[in-house]
Amino acid sequence: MTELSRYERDLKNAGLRITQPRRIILQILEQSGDHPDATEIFQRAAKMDARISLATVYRTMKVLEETGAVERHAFQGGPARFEQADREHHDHLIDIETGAVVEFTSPRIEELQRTIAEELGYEIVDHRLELYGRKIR
Amino acid sequence: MTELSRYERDLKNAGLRITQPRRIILQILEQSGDHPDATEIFQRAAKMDARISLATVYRTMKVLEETGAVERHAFQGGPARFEQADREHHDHLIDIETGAVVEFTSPRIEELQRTIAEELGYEIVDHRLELYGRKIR
DNA sequence: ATGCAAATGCGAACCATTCTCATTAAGACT
DNA sequence: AGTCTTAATGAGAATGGTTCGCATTTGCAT
Repeated sequence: MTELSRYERDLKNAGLRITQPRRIILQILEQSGDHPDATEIFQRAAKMDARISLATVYRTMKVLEETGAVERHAFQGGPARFEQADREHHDHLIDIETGAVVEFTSPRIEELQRTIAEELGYEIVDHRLELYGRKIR
Repeated sequence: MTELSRYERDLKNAGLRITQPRRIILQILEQSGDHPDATEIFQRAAKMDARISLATVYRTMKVLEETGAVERHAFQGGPARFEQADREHHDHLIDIETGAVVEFTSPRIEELQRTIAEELGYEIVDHRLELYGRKIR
């Protein structure tokens, strides 16, 4: 009777169980417009079900990363931050003063990356492009 | 009588002492063609002077980063890795199978980054471009 | 309804890094 | 060369993020 979200379907297809913690964490990710870290997800989850543990948040993030539902970003210094992965690819500009994350895309840069890797004899499996900047006022 | 290396001069100019541990670590960095992490530097240093501690390696790396002598890279997952900073700017392609680091530069990409940041109202303070790839055989 | 493997919660363990603090040693000034 | 001041060091404890181990719970196929 419950209609499954896209993510729940992915879990099912991967032969994984749709558990209460996963359901809640998934729901949080869907609602989050930001890039929360594990602790933040844990806190938000606790509001919906106090018995979820931080370890489960970490485990779930790993699982969701594997099913392709979320992307993990390890920005300078701090803890890993997560976001849904269903949207199209983009890179990040991190405001070094506020920590705010601005997303952007550049097909030209993507293109150049591929060319460069190829020249070096590599195929790109993943990449990270992060700009750390200060707002010009 | 002892001629100072470029780095030793930088330390002196910053009002810092040229200590035995620093001298040794600096020497190791000069000889290293790779991108060692703190533990690796510590091990190499131990061969020259067994009483150097890991804490000192970390402290020294921080100091050298501040004087601009080294660059710190936090590649996916693992510990921070270091390299001398006197050479011209370059980005990294990390071989996901071996961990090997290939360096490259792309003025076109640098250029595009600046343009993008500007369009978003930011000036770039720092940036990271890392390609993770697999060798094409 | 039942059984079993997968997932969870909890705390312990882990790893990279930083900190504390008593001790050592640069190097400035005799 | 000797002394003094204070930065730097060594050793280990502490910290922060993340993972693990294991007993218990819970999805879900039967």
